[in-house]
Amino acid sequence: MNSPGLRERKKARTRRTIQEQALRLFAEQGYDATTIEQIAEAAEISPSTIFRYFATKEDIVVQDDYDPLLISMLAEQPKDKPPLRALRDTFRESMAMIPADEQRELLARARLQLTIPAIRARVTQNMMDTLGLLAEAIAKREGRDPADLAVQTLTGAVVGALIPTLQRWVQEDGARPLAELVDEALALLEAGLPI
Amino acid sequence: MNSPGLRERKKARTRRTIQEQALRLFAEQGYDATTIEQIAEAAEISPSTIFRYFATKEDIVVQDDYDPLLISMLAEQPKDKPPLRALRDTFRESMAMIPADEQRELLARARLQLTIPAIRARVTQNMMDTLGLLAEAIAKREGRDPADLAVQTLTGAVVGALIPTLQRWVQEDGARPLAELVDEALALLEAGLPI
DNA sequence: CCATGAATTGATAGTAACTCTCAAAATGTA
DNA sequence: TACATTTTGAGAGTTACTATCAATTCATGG
Repeated sequence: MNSPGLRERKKARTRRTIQEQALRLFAEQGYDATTIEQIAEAAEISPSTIFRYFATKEDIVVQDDYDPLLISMLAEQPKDKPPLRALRDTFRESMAMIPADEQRELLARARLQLTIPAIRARVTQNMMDTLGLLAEAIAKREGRDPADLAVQTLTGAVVGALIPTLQRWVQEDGARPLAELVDEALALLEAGLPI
Repeated sequence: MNSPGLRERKKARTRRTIQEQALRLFAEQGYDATTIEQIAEAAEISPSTIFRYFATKEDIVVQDDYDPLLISMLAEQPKDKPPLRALRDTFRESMAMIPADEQRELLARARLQLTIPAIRARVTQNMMDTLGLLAEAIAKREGRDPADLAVQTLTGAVVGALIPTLQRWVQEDGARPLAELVDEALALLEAGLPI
């Protein structure tokens, strides 16, 4: 009764197919040169259907949803860790937990997100969502208000520090594991941003 | 010879008019409900011309260019200030320097940037540009490479910490001066994000 | 196994942002 | 005033995205 019926499975597969074909075409021909119609053709569905799965062309690339993983792992961190340390460990462990093939796809998507203006633009939304969720989680953990200045500044600084990290990861083409880069950056933040 | 000729002045005025009329219409009818054609009509120019001044409809709102001010003021900070302190002072002083009426317009634009998804999306570009410029300036100041991890993490954290600040400013509808909010957030960052 | 209802899809038409191109107009200069 | 250059407008075309409705596919009770 709880196992997904044919309908659910088919939907998940369709969604996956759209993303796969889209990413393939983007890599082959470039983002702008690839039309929704082409993606639809490659995925063997109608253009209308694509927009039922993804609100915009950009969303096909942006759709993250590592947030749930992040939040759940943050919840499991020992309560006596200082919050910045808890965040650092959460990010490192989460990134390390992603399987290799998924990491490759993540890298391809990250590259598009940093390269193609139209997609780069969409990232803000994601970042703000993540930021809000982290603030909420930290606030709960520390018994504070999510609107608390200290909480928001902390999470803002963490998310901000990770922007150059992502750039670096893409720039060196995934040479070093994302978990390592993330840990380095947040270690610096934890050390009070020494220069 | 160096003072702007008629051509330059006219261009600047046209650009200004487009922004003014657009912001007015956005406030009156909403962003999506306002078409480029309407803006063109209000500004008494052709739709084609609008796209010569702004690449996208969103850009009409996003166009910041407080960056030059920021960079020049950062350059004037005493060399013996620690970089984080220099950044904090730069941001506070820059924001405080903006005249009141311009601040009101800035607030209106910030509201659109946080409210309208299409515009919010565009903000990433701006943020990354600013981030790059700040990293460059700090690197030069400290005699380091702009690609240096410590430099990038520092500037990333600063920019990140300012995201919730901007949200707060809009939320309280400009009740407190932006300079004050910015200073509070960066003071926390300077203090090592205590919680 | 079939009939009925609900969810999903496809086809179509339409809107609006954005691009390209070329001729007309405005401006700077000799 | 004559000429070169820049700026603008007009028009046609592409594409992302929306809305609507009929056709199809799936779930379920008898």
